[in-house]
This record gives sequence, structure tokens and C-alpha cells, in this order.
Amino acid sequence: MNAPQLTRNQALVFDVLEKAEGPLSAYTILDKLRDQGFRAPLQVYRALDKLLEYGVVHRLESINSFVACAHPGEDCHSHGIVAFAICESCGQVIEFHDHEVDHRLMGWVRSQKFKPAKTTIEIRGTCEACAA
Amino acid sequence: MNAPQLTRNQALVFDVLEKAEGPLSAYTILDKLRDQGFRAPLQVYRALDKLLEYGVVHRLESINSFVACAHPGEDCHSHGIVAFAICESCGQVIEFHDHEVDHRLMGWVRSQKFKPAKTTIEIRGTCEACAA
DNA sequence: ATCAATTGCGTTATGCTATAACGTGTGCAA
DNA sequence: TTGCACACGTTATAGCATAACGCAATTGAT
Ligand SMILES: [Zn+2]
Ligand SMILES: [Zn+2]
Ligand SMILES: [Zn+2]
Ligand SMILES: [Zn+2]
Repeated sequence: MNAPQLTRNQALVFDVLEKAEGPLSAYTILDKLRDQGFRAPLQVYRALDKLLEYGVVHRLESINSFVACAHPGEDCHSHGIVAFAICESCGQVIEFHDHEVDHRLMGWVRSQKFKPAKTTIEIRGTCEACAA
Repeated sequence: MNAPQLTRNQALVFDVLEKAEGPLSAYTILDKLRDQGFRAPLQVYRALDKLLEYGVVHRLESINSFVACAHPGEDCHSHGIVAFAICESCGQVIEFHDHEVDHRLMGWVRSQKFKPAKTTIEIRGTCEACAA
């Protein structure tokens, strides 16, 4: 999915995510956009839905938060499953891909005749900088 | 983590999960236990916390639900990362392990000096039976 | 036996996450 | 012009999770 011209709300939400140090919850985004006229969660969720569809934002299922894609222009989704390492101390997120992991998972999926729609890989832990 | 004797509440929650066809949300579990005297979400969440700690129940992050471990007695967690395929049509969950996936992910983690605490792999899609 | 610490439990209240439902306005194509 | 698709705004509601309090039972020293 290629991203068309963003609407005002989509652009505002994307901008907040891009400038953020780490992942943000929808309600945190809402708070950051009150000055721009945002009033209700739905304004954020609707924008996020589109940004997710365009592939420029990822949802982190294990922490109910959202991040801007770390590989803009590469069309992440076209080269396999996206994985995330999430530091529970500083909130930093590292986005990466591993083709071998993709192959193994997709091999298993095929053997089970399971039709995958969306795959989540999230490693929560402590990043190098935060390690005691 | 080996499971000690379960308390009454823990046993009730585990029993509900074991008998269920698929994953259940905490509030669904609560509803199923009203007749046994359950009144508040916390009674469920506290039991779930322990069952998760003992490794006899898994949490599915992408759907905010819980399932009984499909490999009782095998101590899932000791032989690597647990992965789930979740059918969005019938709710069935298949729990599996893949050492190669573990190795790849743990290799990446080591190369980044990232300290993993909890890893989530969830494939949402359609199972063979539900495929059109 | 007694005291202190731990653990489980019950209850109330609250906070966080997400969507339903309704109505408005705008742009575009038949 | 009419109909449709889409974004938007607002209010209300649904669904998920935890804080904080107090009490009771258990355990494990002393
Ligand atoms: Zn990406
Ligand atoms: Zn960190
Ligand atoms: Zn298991
Ligand atoms: Zn199915």
C-alpha cells in the first residue's frame, strides 16, 4: 500500500509519531494534538487506521501503542514480516526484519494450510544502553 | 516455573480456560464464574497473573485474551519461544514452537546486546477449516 | 505460643483503550 | 442534479486493566 497525500488529521498524527522518541498510545497522541484542535479519540484512531493501512505506522500489540515506520520508503511490508524489540526501560523501539524467520513461520503456516493475515513479532526487554 | 497447588480462584479460572474452545477475555471468564461467586475483574486478573507465572496459561497480546497451555506437562517455556496461530474466523488457536525461529531471534538479540524478557509471536489469519 | 511477614481474597473506584452511531460538509462522477 | 465516497466532528458507550483499601489465613521465625 502506497501512501497518498495525507489529510490534515493524518499528517498531524504522523508528525507527532515521527518526532516522538518512542511509541505513543492513541490517547497520548490525542493530548499532544489538543492545541491543534483535536478533541476526541476517534480523530486519532481514524487517522491511525489509515496510516497503518498505508504502512507508514506500525502498531505494537503488546503495549497498545504506535510508532512511525523506521524504514520510510522501503515499503516494509513488501519484504516480509516486521519484528520489534521494545525496551521496557527507555521505550526505544528497534524495527527489524529477518527473512529466515519469515521463511520458517511461513513454512509452518503452509504446512498447516493456515492463511496468515497479520503477523506480530515483539520482543520486550532491555536495550543495551539500559542494561544494568 | 512449576505450578504449585492452585487456590480455589486460580483453579476455577484455569478450569474455564481448559474447557473453552478458544481464547477468552478476562471479562468473559468473569461472566462464566458469576455463579461461583466471582464479582469483580480483579478476581480474574489476579488468578490469571499467577497462572501466567506458572506457565499453564498464555496471554494472546493481539486479542487481549488468554488460553490454557496446549502442552501441559511439557513446560513450554523451557524449550523456547511459544508461537500462536489464531483463526480470526472460528477463534481456534494453535500453539507451536520452532527452534530455528528461536535461534534466529535470539541471535539477533545477542548481536544487539538486547536483553529479552518476553517474546510474542502471533499469526492471525484463517485456519484450514475456515478457509473459503 | 506469639509475632511479623506473606499471600490470597473481596470490594469500590478509577483509569486506559477502542468503537458505535449519528450528523455534517466536500469533492467527484454519472 | 443527484448520488456516492470519504473525511471529519461529537457524544455516548463498550471493553480492558489496575489502584487502593481492608480483612483473613498461612507460614515461619523467635
Ligand atoms: Zn516499518
Ligand atoms: Zn532502553
Ligand atoms: Zn504452552
Ligand atoms: Zn477457523
